[in-house]
Amino acid sequence: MPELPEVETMARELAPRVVGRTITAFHTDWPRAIRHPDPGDFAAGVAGREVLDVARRAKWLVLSLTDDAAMIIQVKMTGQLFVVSPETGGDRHVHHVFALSDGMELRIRDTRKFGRLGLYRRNEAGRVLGADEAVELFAGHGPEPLDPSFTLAAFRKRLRARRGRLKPLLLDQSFVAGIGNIYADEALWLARLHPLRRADSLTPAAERRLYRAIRSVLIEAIERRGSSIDDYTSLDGDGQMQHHLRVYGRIGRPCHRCRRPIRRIVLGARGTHFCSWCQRLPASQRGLATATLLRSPRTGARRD
DNA sequence: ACGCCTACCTGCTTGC
DNA sequence: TGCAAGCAGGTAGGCG
Repeated sequence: MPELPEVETMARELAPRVVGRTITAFHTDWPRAIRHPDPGDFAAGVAGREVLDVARRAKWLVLSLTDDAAMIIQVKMTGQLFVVSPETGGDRHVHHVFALSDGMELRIRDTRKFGRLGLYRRNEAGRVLGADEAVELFAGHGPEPLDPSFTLAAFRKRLRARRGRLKPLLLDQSFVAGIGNIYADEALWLARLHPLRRADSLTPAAERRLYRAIRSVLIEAIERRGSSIDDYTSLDGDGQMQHHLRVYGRIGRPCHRCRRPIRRIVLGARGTHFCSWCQRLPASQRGLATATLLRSPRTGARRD
């Protein structure tokens, strides 16, 4: 499940393999993944361009190419990157292949085909312009939680402007960019805050705990090269953060603080893991929690 | 602003 | 055993 730490790891490990190389050809067997422009223009647009830089914005990879071009790779749920020689065996889940001038191939493997590719332009400031070039591609994203400009004061201001619950809020990319289901749960546990807690109900001390928790869990996960759960792996192999998670995937196992079992609820169609002892809801908000959790599960056929 | 829904996908797990 | 529903979740878009 690539989130900020996983995509950051991919960017760091991809860079030394592709920067300075020119893309000589592109082939895909899943053109629906190409969001902009159309697949033929994408292939023609990347061919002949050199990779100048690899960066990350939110959970997106940004490859700066010559001629002010910017290629975007969204790995989403199951995207994996490999840089290998053309003789290396692949499988049916490799959908996109870039041939590189050093004879290697950048391959994108994506079991569930949720990943997206796009080719855009960069302006003078290095910002990526959207499809119509009137708005930046990342205009709708919130701040980068590890950027120096993301201060406690700035976080407080954003938090107090919201009335929703903490878990869905942390997953909202326009609130803070890059947090996904795993690190939202981990940050809330670290901050000792219930996932259903209202964002504007935090004490100043709790706001500071959450701010620090978000940053520390993301930093730790980057140091461990991400959580290799299900499909995620990076170019240098699996990350190690999955062995250090405090709540995610630990249903029924003891809380690292109080030894009581970790619980799982479903919130906004997302599995939510927490310690109901360490992460208590104020009495005034418990009615809200009950109403939410008792709401009937969704029905309706998922297949047609 | 907010919550909720659906769609996109495939492979693994679960239940009958 | 075999089949199929259920589930996993990042993101976009729609609705009320």
